[in-house]
Amino acid sequence: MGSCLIEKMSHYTELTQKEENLIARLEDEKVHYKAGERIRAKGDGFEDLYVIYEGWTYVSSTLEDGLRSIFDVRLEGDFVGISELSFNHRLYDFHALTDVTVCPFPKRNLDDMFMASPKLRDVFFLILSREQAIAYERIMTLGRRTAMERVAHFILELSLRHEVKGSKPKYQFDFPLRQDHMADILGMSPVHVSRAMKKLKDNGYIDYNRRKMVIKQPEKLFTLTRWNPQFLLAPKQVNNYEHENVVFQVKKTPSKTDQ
Amino acid sequence: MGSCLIEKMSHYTELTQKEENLIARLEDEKVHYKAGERIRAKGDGFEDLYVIYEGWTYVSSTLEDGLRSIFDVRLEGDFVGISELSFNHRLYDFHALTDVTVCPFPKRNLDDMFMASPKLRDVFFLILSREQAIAYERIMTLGRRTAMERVAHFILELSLRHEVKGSKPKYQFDFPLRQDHMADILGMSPVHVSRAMKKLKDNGYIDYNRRKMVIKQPEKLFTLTRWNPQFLLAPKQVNNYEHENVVFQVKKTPSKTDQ
DNA sequence: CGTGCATTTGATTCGTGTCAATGCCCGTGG
DNA sequence: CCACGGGCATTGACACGAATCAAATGCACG
Repeated sequence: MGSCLIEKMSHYTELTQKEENLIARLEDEKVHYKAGERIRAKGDGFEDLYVIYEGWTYVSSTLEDGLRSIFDVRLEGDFVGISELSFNHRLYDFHALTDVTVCPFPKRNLDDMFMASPKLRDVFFLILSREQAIAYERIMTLGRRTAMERVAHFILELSLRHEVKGSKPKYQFDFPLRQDHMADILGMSPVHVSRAMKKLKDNGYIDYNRRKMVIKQPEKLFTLTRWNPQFLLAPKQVNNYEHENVVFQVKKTPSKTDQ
Repeated sequence: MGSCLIEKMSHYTELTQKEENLIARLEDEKVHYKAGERIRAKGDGFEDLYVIYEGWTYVSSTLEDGLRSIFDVRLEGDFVGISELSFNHRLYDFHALTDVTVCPFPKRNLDDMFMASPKLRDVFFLILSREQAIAYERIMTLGRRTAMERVAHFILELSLRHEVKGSKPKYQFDFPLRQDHMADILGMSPVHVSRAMKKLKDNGYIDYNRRKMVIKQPEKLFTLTRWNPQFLLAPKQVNNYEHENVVFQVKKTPSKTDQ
């Protein structure tokens, strides 16, 4: 009844009644946090996983002298904590970027679910793999792209990730990130983020105002980033299960016709 | 009988006879590659996973204009391809850095193994989680550390990862990486790698010669990188299974006494 | 209509990249 | 056994991108 988890899991694969029952046993619940709140801290005991129901969150860590790195933003339908499952303590900080609704669920029942449904187990595996693909893309960005390219690439990544349930990338979306967040994501200073964004605006690639992002020339942005996502956009499978997936995008309820 | 996989899996957890039988059914075999050879390419069909039996390898990708990023080195006992399991095609290039012996095994029998042994399933999950932890550390490095800190941090990471079966980090080890590899790992130019290494040598932190690395002052290196790995060194568990683990280090056959 | 936070802009500094020359190690063949 | 050649590594001179600092502007919100 209004299970957040069932709703969000169904973005990754079509669920049978039996699978819905299994997920229901995970016992998730909706919880709200205000923008800026820390939801969990590095070092905390690890009991709960999270799905994002609504809003923006991010996973980060800081060096001893306070320098922060944001490893990933997590949007509606994304999970937090899967990669920490094997450890007793949290490895990263977890923050609310906007006002959010998240759904914690205890890890203790996961094993039963995995045993009962290899398909759901594979979905968790897929989600983790996708997180890693995103991390490796970021490593490429940080290691080998210039400031403008970084910003451009990141905006494109978001546009692809943003529309969880839809079919096409969304070239127009809310963009609540402040420039100091962008800086910590892209490994640059806030003022340089400002300059890079200005350049993208001046060139007519994007439009950004009052937390609304519009990508006016996606193709040009792609060229700029020297990024060829073609193979990421091809339909994939979760092992042997019919499943529409891409790394940055997750399609809802794939139909048999679009393979 | 000489199964590479059983040997390497036993670095992650103690194996029962039953588990060894399950792993044996994966049907791995040893294959050799020469230094510099490409073992698999991005875009290839995905059939086989790999364990490294001996030697150094790396996982990488290149931008369209040829700029390369090395996402991770994979050493003896490390796996390659787990994070690509859910996809039909390989996401990254996979190269031999030195002469290597690797053990490919087909993915097709994995599902049976996971069903028969949740523990082995969890081990695969753990390995993937560990890969991600390493990736996130790299993001921190690339985003927020200076050149010297990057090099220092990477050398320390290797010293921790290197001794798979042993107990203590190894402050003296083979270091077959050329400086252009280091550059592509750490997001800098080869000549700047040279400068940074020289500084570390001049300061007496390390000794590096003829592909041998000696860390003379580990504590000072740690301070330099502003990196506090304390919690990484604490014993962990794979879910409910007794298991000695750390992110960068994997202990062989943990005894009941050292918890 | 002010107050405070975020963004923008400009001036300057600093770290790292680039290019080119030199040096070193090591394998090869005379 | 030594001379040659080819990779790498090192070094220096210089250029350039991005960080920093500080000031000014813009914007949201009470």
